[in-house]
Amino acid sequence: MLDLRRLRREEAAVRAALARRGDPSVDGLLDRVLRLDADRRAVIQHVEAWKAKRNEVSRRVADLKRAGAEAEPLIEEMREVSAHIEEYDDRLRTLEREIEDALLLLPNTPHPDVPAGGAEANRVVRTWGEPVEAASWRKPHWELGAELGILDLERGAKLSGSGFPLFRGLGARLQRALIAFMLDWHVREHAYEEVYPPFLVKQEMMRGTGHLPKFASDAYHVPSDDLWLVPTAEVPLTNLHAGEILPGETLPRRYVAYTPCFRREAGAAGRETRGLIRVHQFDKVELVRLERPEASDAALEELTRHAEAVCRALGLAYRVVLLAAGDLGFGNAKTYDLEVWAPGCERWLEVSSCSLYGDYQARRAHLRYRPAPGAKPEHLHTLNGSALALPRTVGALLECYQARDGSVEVPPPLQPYLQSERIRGV
RNA sequence: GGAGAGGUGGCCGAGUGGCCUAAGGCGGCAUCCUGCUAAGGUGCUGGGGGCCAAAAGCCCCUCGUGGGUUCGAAUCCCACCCUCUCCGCCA
Repeated sequence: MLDLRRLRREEAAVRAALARRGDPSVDGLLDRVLRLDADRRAVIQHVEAWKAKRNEVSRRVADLKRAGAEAEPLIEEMREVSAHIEEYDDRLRTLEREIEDALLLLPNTPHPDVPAGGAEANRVVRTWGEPVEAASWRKPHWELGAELGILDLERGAKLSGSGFPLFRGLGARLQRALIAFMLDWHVREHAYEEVYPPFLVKQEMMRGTGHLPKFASDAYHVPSDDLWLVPTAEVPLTNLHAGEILPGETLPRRYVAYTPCFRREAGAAGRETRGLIRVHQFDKVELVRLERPEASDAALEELTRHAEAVCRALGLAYRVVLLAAGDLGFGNAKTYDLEVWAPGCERWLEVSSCSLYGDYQARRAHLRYRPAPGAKPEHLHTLNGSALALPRTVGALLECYQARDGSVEVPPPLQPYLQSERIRGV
């Protein structure tokens, strides 16, 4: 959520920053917010003047009653005062709700580092590893997985519809192995605290991270209890300290969690979504950091390196892409995508998205810290990144490590978890 | 799911319509006393918002949340949330 006060004082700068996203609806929303805010402040002046009067007269009534004196004329006067308060309070409530509603629909301002333009302006900032050469004998992971008997998309679809993959045998075990490996890695190598959060969360939490209200149709909702299935562990992790004021000396906070992720992906079915590339349910290990504002730029670089480290450990060639303003997610100030090369389907697959939110989520979720003992609380900065999302990682692993005989070699770090060095057909 | 008890400031805890502008205590900060320490004295104490360029200052809101009654609500009424105890159900 944008800072209303900053918007008021630096309107031109905010407008210019948001314009880089190329979303034409933004200016109208800004106009509306500013107009409502002016109204709101005028109404506050009125209602508070009346409330001050009510407080003062109430005190006099109390004094008179205590002294056993007649207070009826004052009480009569107060009826009118109360009527004014009620009227202005109603208007204030309405205005505040309208401002909040509009503010929640405004995206974050892009970081100055972010290139102008749309997806075509995304910039590859570095690469690692030699992409495995495509060859005619290499199969895409959906064929390979089916032949090895470890991926059964048909039966997944029978149970739940398309986009609900089902893994069997070593395929199932591979999910568990990757989750355990990644969690252990980040805890041991990068000092993140492991968290196992709830998988259903309140609407308020979805709003805090920016998934609601605008993207309600992307998420699964359980109406009987008004809970939402997490689309990413970012939601519970970022909201872990919602409403709290953290002592500055306890920052940064680094959290890592595995959760399944549930996404409706409405309207996404099609060519680009075969196999494990875009599914409704998948597993992911997610990193979340709460940082002091002055440390957050560096934290994004570090967080991205932490996600990259997993690709390296698994021996997957990847590239790091800095997203342009027009391709940025709604709440993101700056994002690096990690894409691994999949030689079977001959594509770069996005396995991680590492983002800096600045104070955008912190304002929505009321995440604050105290810079020094006794100092005023301030909003902190939030970051998150996948490290990694499993399905595309699995796709790339299968495609990269497949042999001509149709078996798949297991990368060394996963062997102890998988209790196997090779996956063979049955 | 049923019955009961409860939710007050950083913490404990008093408070059944107006001297609550929330007692008292603990903790914390400042300061004084003090050879040092301990003990003690005095003062201060959270969050949000408005006026203001800002500060100072003044004002408003905040006793689980949201409504309501009333001239006036921590206090009365309604709904909801959470915690605890017992019962039921259950992996």
